[in-house]
Amino acid sequence: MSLPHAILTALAERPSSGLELTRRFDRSIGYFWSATHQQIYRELGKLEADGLIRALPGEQPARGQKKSYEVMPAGRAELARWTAAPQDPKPLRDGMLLRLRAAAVVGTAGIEADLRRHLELHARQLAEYEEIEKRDFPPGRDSAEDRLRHLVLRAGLDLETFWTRWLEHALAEFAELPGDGPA
Amino acid sequence: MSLPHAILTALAERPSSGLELTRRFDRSIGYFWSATHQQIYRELGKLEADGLIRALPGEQPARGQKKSYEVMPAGRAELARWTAAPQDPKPLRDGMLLRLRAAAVVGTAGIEADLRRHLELHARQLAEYEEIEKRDFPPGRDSAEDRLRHLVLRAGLDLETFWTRWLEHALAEFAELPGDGPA
DNA sequence: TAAACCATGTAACATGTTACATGATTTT
DNA sequence: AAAATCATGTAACATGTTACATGGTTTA
Repeated sequence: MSLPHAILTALAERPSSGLELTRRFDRSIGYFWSATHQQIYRELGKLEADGLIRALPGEQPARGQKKSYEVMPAGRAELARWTAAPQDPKPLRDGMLLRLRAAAVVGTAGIEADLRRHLELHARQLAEYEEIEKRDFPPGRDSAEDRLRHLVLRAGLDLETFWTRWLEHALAEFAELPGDGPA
Repeated sequence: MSLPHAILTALAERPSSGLELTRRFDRSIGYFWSATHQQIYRELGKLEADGLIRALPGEQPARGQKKSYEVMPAGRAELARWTAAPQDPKPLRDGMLLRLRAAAVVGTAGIEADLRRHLELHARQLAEYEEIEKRDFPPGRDSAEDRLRHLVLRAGLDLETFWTRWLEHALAEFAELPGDGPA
């Protein structure tokens, strides 16, 4: 529902090839809308067929050659339309919460180690966001674009903060719990 | 990847028919793993074919008749295996964050009203969780199952708290921003 | 010149969404 | 007896995942 718009956004920020987009989806854009290179190539084909993007003129590369795309006016219009249209928030879907609920029925064996591992992963992600904030949003600079992008980063920071705290709380609970049998 | 295990968990808690499961996925279980009735019926068929669940014996209903399922030992074993197995957290994928990033390129027209609407929705969800906490987890009662389920509810509460705060912050930023053009 | 990597893709499958179909039961 | 609701499904499609294929470029 939103992958095409994520790609349109990325290309509107800067024309890119499929691989460059893949790299950007591994960092910045991908922090809140992930996608694999297969998804990206498939979607690029559709967007081009629909006339929303086009290959940069002056390049007609063969297979294995880099091919860059830019957004057409129709693509920009579609992106603006989508951005302004109301959309409901997606209901939460989280594997770890489901596993804890399952653990209440079949026992908690093994899950504590993974809680610890998740805590480590979220703490690392939080540290990465803090680095980005320090680097890209020093105090004082505040254009409208900067503010919007900082707002998005803020959400990432606060979410990772939430997860680290919640996981610490969960591990503290586990420390007080009895063994591994069905709870 | 997890829908079958969500269903196994629900059925392990209490044998149910497809429609009863659908109702439970609209409340409790669905708060962290949503599913439609079409997904549920399709998955029930697979789980039965795989021998992980079975229709309650003593009932052989026709089309349009209620059919209840229970978990078989193999299903319980699979659920325990899945619960204990390490799994990576899914990367975040959030439409509103993507829209804000897009708004930095194509303009913020229309998005503020939807931020307000989302704030309303999240505040309502938060209030619902607070009701559930008051009702189901009064202070003092703390069996192991209770603690695990409370932990899961706590995550829902804290997440909705995060969203309401972040949306309030976002709206405050918008109040200081200039008009609707590309930022 | 072989290995590693860059770059674009195909194919098969799993999962999720939307629209519709059908029979049974309850309510008006 | 018509309408609403309960209950279970089918079909078509959109999206996401995993494994593999292929040609070009750089590096050991």
